[in-house]
This record gives sequence, structure tokens and C-alpha cells, in this order.
Amino acid sequence: MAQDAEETRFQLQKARMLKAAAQCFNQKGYSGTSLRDVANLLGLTDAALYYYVRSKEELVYLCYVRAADLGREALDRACSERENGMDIILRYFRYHIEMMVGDRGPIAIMSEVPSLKHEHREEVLELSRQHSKNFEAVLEAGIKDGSVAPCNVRMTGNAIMGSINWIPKWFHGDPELAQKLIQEFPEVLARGL
Amino acid sequence: MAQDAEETRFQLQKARMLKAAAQCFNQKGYSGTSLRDVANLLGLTDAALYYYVRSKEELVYLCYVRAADLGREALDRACSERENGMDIILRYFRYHIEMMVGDRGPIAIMSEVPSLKHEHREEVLELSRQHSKNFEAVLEAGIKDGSVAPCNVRMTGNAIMGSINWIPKWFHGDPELAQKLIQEFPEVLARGL
DNA sequence: GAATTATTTTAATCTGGATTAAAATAATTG
DNA sequence: CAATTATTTTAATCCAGATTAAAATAATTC
Repeated sequence: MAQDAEETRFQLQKARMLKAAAQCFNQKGYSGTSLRDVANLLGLTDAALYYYVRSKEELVYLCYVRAADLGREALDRACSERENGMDIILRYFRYHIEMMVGDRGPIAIMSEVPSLKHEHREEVLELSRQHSKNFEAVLEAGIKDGSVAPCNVRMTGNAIMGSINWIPKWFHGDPELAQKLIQEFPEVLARGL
Repeated sequence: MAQDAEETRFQLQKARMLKAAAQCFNQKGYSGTSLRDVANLLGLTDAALYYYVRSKEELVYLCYVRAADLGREALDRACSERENGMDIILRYFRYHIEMMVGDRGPIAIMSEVPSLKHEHREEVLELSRQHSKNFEAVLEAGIKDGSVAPCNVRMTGNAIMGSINWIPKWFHGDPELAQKLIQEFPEVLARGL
């Protein structure tokens, strides 16, 4: 039995599903998207989703985890590629923004966190806390190596995360703008540093 | 018949209601708050809300309008009090942030806009477009009078709005932090300008 | 204080959409 | 190919929470 292959197929389908779900949630809001909407986007029937997930709540939860993962990946990648504080930061901005304007996957604005079930909520909150902490650490490092001007890292970090996570609110897929964003937005953000 | 007084009473009750609703939506998310929740917070029964509003949809819609109004007011006030571009901006930051961390009224993160009915959605979007435009105009003015460094006002404006509107995501009522925010956050934002 | 209007409650209804169970189809394996 | 496992569908439920209608209470007016 091709355990691995099966596993992968399942995983792949599930991943497609999360992406579709995220897209719906982004476009129509959480309360505005029914499982039917998500299923239709995949050419499936709503009941089929339950083969992959046990509830709508779990579906958003997984979307949020995925969003958090992608953010973390962007930061990790930047860290592994550069030494200098500011260089890391600029890379991170670029990767994170690319991800944000590229596949419309992640839902940066996790508005439904409050209605997640306890453990899910805690986990998601922990992930984003962790990410903030990591980013602040990078900021600190930049300050230490002199590439970043001293600042209140907590506030500065939150300000920047806000700017990035806010992007979906005003970017709606225009590819021209996407390019501009990737090229210029990192600098806009870096200005204050 | 005390037309005015009655009118005011009704208006006041409605205003209280919007505030309560906003508080619930902020705390529990839209899908997570039932009309009962809102009503309870006011010491009322859910059916009573329908005396003021014709649906839950209209309730969020009104919350959003209110949030937009408060944002606009902050900017208007700043404009009427100062001349210099940067001074206006700093004031605006302060007022907007004060409003944000003060009464927990407005819902800056209008996640349910996509599920508003057409006219409501259009109106809310128009309000926030208008606000962005106004803020960008202030930025331009600042650049013109030399108090603000030249920049891409569209991106810079969006970056800043993101930082401000993101605040509710990490500020949860700690009064110490509220003070710090009001005092320091405007400067953090202004740094990049 | 009787009549009128404003506000709230009680007690149903109504409904969309989530969820489930059982059956059908498709894929895999040996 | 027969048997087993994986995936999807069909066809019901089910249910919280929105909405409504009618009745009750409170406030105002004259």
C-alpha cells in the first residue's frame, strides 16, 4: 500500500482546500462564506470537506495556522540568508509581502480568533506572539549591530506588523500594484528604522 | 410632545447599543457574538434591539460607520488646530490613537464589510476611501511645506493606517500601555516621515 | 387619570447553513 | 478480478440564533 503516496494525496487535497477556504474568507468574510462556497470552489460538495476537517471552526483555525507558518517561514528564510540586521529585515519584508500579494492564501487578519475553541485560540495566539517576539529579536539585533536606529522594539514591531498585515485591506490583486508593493513597500517600512 | 427629548433618548439608547455591539464584536468576533450577547450587555432582551435596528447586519454596518466617523473626526480636529503639515499629522495620530485605546467603541478592523449588503458595503468602503484620501492629502501638504520627507503617499498612508488600525490586535486595555501608546506611538509612526 | 405613544418582553416561528449517516463511486492492493 | 480502502455524494437532520407578532409595561401628553 502506497502509504506515502496516499498520505501525500490527502495532504495535497487538504492544502488545496485550505487555500480555497482562505480565499473565500478573504473575499467574503468568515460569516459570509458557507462551506458550500468553499466546496464549490474546489468542485466538490460541502459534505466532502468533512473528510478532511471536522468543522468549519477547524477550517479557519487551520487557515490561521498556515498564515502564521508562512510568516514565520519568511522570517526564517531572511535570517538564514543574511547577517546584517537591516538586511535581514529588508529581506523579511520582501518575502512576507511577496507571500501576501502572491497566492491569496493566508488570512493575515485573523478576525475570528476570538470565536475559535479554547485550545485552537491559544495555539494561534501563541504562534503570533512567537512571531512578534522573533521579529523583535531581529530588530534588537539590528540595533545592536548599528544598522537600525534605536527604538522601542515592541511598538515599532507592532507598527510594522500592522502595516504588513493590513495590506490585504487595500491590495486586491492588481498585478501592477503587486510589483510596486514588493519593490517599494519594504523601503517605506524601513524608513522609520 | 417633547419631540426633541424623545428623539434624543432614542438616539442615546441607540448610541449605547452601538457601543455595546462594537465591544462585543471586538471581544468575540462577529460570528461569535449573538444579539443576545449585545442585549445582555445593555440589560435588555434580544428582541428589544429590533426597536432600534432592523437586523444584525445593520448593527455592524452602523458600528463601521461610527468607526469611520470617529477616524474622520480625529483628522478634522487635527486639521482645524494646526497649520504645519507634520503638526497636523502628529495631532491626528494622537487623537486617533486616543480614540482607539480609550472607549472600546470603534471596530477598526472591519472584517465583515464583505458580508454587508450592497449599499451598506459601498457606503462604508466609500467612507474609508475618503478617509484615506484625506490623510494622503495631509501628507502631500506636509511634503509641500517641507515638514514631511517626500514619499509615496499612497503606500506610506496605507502603511500608517495599517499600523493604527492594527492596534486593537495587541492592545487589550492595559491602562499603562494605553498611556505609553498615546505618548510614544505617534513618534514611532512619524519616524518614517 | 384617560388616552396616546414609546419601549420592552414573551413566546413563537423560521431559516440558512453546519453537521451526520448511509450509500455510491473511485482508487489500490494482492 | 475480488477485496479492501479512500473519497465523494445524496439525502436527511438539527439547531443556534436571527427575526417577527402580539401582548405587556412604561412614559408622556392633554
